[in-house]
Amino acid sequence: MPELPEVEVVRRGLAAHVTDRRLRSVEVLHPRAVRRHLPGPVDFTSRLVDRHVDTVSRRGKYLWISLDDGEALLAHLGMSGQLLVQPAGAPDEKHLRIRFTFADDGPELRFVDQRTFGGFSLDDLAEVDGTPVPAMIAHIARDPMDPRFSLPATVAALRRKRTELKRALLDQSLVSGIGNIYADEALWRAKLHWARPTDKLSAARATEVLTMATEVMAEALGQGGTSFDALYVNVNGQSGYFDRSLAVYGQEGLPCPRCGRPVRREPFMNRSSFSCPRCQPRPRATPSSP
DNA sequence: CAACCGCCCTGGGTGC
DNA sequence: TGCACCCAGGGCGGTT
Repeated sequence: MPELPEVEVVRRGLAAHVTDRRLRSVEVLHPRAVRRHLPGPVDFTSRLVDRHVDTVSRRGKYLWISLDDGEALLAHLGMSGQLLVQPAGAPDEKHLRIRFTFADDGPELRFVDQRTFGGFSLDDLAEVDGTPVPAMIAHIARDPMDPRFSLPATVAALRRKRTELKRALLDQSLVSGIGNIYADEALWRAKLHWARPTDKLSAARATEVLTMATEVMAEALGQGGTSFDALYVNVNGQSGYFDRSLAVYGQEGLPCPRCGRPVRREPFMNRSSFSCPRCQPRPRATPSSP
């Protein structure tokens, strides 16, 4: 599941392979891949012909290609989305959803997505808090790797919320880029249970867990990202190595690397949370009780 | 307005 | 062997 480090790996690959090239044609092979582009697939493809790629940017799990005229090609990889740079004429991937070709006849850009949660849209860039971002994602908060990310402001905003800690970490309008994997790893490093109420968390604890999230994502980025189920790959189709470093995520029953107790798995928001029963004891009080 | 729930979607894996 | 079912899950629309 691509989270911030994996999307950043893809962003870097795109920056290296598509910057300063000119699109020739775009082929949408599955309409769901452009469902967020409300004017529809025909509008999407026609407006991209002959457009020049200026820069490739990212905020949280979103990435976008800035085009001429203040527009951007916005992408979200969802659960299983891949962006691959492939030689023109290479066999189509089974789940190829969009093909981008370039005027220089060089390698194509391909969006491959088995589960079709990801997708593209074309959007105007808008100035948000001094930074140009696609208007559709104006509500997405800065991520911890953004030079203008404010840790104290995020700590304060987190403590103003009345919810469970992990829900807050996954709230992309509070801090972006953190998904289920890195939330669980950050909580384990900070020795906090996912159900801890945010409004009762000390500023020091909140700072700690956000710092751990930043740290674990930086480490994952240094190893090329995490490949949990081989669906995530960089633009050359290669997997990262960080999955070998996961302490708790997907490690149910295996010993906690810190204390040796078996990692537990608990239902959380129709999915799973992994944690250490000794290092991360469940909070005694419910989140909203006085 | 903040918080939260359910849904979208596919196919690999599993159990009968 | 085949089939039914489960599971992964980020984001968003709708509801409380």
